[in-house]
Amino acid sequence: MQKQEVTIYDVAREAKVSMATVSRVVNGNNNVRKETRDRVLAVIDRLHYQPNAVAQGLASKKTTTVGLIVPGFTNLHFAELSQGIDDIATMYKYNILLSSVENKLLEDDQVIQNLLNKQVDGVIYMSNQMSEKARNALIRTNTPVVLAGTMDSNPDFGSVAIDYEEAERTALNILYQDGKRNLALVLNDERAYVNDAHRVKAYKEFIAEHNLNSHIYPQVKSYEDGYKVFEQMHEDKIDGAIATRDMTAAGILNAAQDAGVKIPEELELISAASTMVAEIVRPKMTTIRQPLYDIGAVAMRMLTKMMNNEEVDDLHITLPLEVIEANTTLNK
Amino acid sequence: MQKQEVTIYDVAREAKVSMATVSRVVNGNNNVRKETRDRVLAVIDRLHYQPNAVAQGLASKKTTTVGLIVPGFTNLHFAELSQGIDDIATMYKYNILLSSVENKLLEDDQVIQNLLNKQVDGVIYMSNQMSEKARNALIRTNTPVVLAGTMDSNPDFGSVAIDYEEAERTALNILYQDGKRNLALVLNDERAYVNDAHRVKAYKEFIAEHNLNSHIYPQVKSYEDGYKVFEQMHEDKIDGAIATRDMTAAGILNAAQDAGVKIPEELELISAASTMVAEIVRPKMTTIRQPLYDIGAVAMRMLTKMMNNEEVDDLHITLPLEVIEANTTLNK
DNA sequence: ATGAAAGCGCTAACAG
DNA sequence: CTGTTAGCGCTTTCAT
Repeated sequence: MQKQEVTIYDVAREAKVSMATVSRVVNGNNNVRKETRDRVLAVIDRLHYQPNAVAQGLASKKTTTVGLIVPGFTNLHFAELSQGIDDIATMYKYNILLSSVENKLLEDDQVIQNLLNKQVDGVIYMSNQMSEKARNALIRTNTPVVLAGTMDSNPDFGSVAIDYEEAERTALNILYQDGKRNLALVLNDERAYVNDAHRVKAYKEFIAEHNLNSHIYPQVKSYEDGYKVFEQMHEDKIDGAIATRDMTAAGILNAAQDAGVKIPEELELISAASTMVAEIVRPKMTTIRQPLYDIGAVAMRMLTKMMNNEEVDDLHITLPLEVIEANTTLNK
Repeated sequence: MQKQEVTIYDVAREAKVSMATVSRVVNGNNNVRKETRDRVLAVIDRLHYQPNAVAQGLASKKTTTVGLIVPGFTNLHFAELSQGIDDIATMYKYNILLSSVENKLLEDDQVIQNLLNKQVDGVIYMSNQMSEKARNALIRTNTPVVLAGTMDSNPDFGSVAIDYEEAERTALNILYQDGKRNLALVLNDERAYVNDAHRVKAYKEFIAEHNLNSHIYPQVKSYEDGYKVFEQMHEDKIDGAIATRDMTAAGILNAAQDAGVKIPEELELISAASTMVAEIVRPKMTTIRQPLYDIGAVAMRMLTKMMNNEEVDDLHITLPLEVIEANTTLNK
């Protein structure tokens, strides 16, 4: 950090007013005569004065900064979400302080405490399950929080997501109606990702209801994992599968084709989180699409309201999902 | 931002020392008797004291925050770079203030000015060409800057990248040695991306040297653009192409296959920026790989040195590139 | 409409 | 080794 060339004090002196007046001008306070305002503005312009946001933050107890907690960057899923968040944040002049919590030595409560120390005005959390400790720190400091991409009914936090149980049922129904009876659910990490837990719940209900055998493949996290898990799925005679991530679905798809399995005749595949990857693979992947950009944008918008102490009509928003039937299902 | 429950002052009173002493133990200053330190630490623990980073920033003129400027989030290319940056930043206890400059109403100088107002200790810039105005603001405030993924010899800024001209020549040589003579260069945006300009330079030199015809396809920015541009390439009888982005390369690849063109026999394809996408498509894409994670990590490491006023041996680092020959080239 | 003055919570000489 | 004393640059009552 460099020494600041020109401060509010310099402007005040040059414009022959008090620093309080300069502050008013800078903050758009109306209690300034137009004449005075213009004079101050001219000096600000001439001196290239720029307010020091850190000093503003200390004095006003507002930093116009929000903390964004993501599980990692390499996941396109979260890239789209971030885009929605960033666009709205920019619109409302908030900055984003970014933290990731994957493969890290840091626990989520350390990450959150750090954000809190930096005095963020609010937090968007789009990672996996939050620890009690982290949750308490957030509540104790009374910091507004919105969970993005997570179903949650906690009254302390806002949330924006789709209905993951409905997403699962929708996908299962497609497979079932195409005559598939050996249905698999390929998961990332059930314990870490709450959404996966919802999916499991809907899956188990469906399986029970239709008297089918349960085939859950956990801990399938990457393209390679997906590629590898296919072998087991093949042994298990799976004829319809739902994967919670595009990358793993792509891995299964390619492995199946390399093994000479006909898609979708012998194996139908549905990806539950859709990114560009679903469109690039051949055949194109059928997906239950979550509106990722919208989830991010709506979450950020909700957060701005909370930070501004505005009324939030609905703390828990469920966005509609979209079914995109492509060529890894029969499309009957 | 909530009112701070407990301040350094409270700790001082409870521990019966001055706030200066508390400050010392918080900052790990050795000039504190072990006994005193332990007593203060105990109080800090009991009161759950957490230092206010904003106040620290104002007083010390250091925010332990760096600005990261990216061109957008949906590009996997930059996601990997960010990962490298974030890992090192976390290691050195810096936070990342994120700004994107794509499709935005904001110019880069506004984005940078905003970051400067927030008193960031340094900036990592991994976007397209920087405006004069932005550059001057950075230099005037004496803020350390590292350009990530951009070849640059500006003595004011550090830079970490691969040699994009060499990358281009390497790719061209592969195609040429496979007997291809109608070589295309598919670009994102030559004017915006400096790297593309380097590629064009190397391409034109190669074309001239070998007496070939030049085929440059500019403004191909997305998967769809790539898919569409293939038609023109087909008319132009292109038999070897280099695309600067995986997504566009994937578009061309799929379009070609949909049109019944044999890959790689009738058309060889090389992607110049490699992400997971290159591995997912079939056939697998031959790529000239940039070590994205490393570029980010090395850039951030360099920045920490600059912020710490340490000697930086080499302000402009060129990382080695890697050729991954897969199945969109003949592999002779 | 404007100014004076008191902080915001912390760091950093300087003294001792 | 520890305390005292100024600020850092700005916002915000409270007067006027």
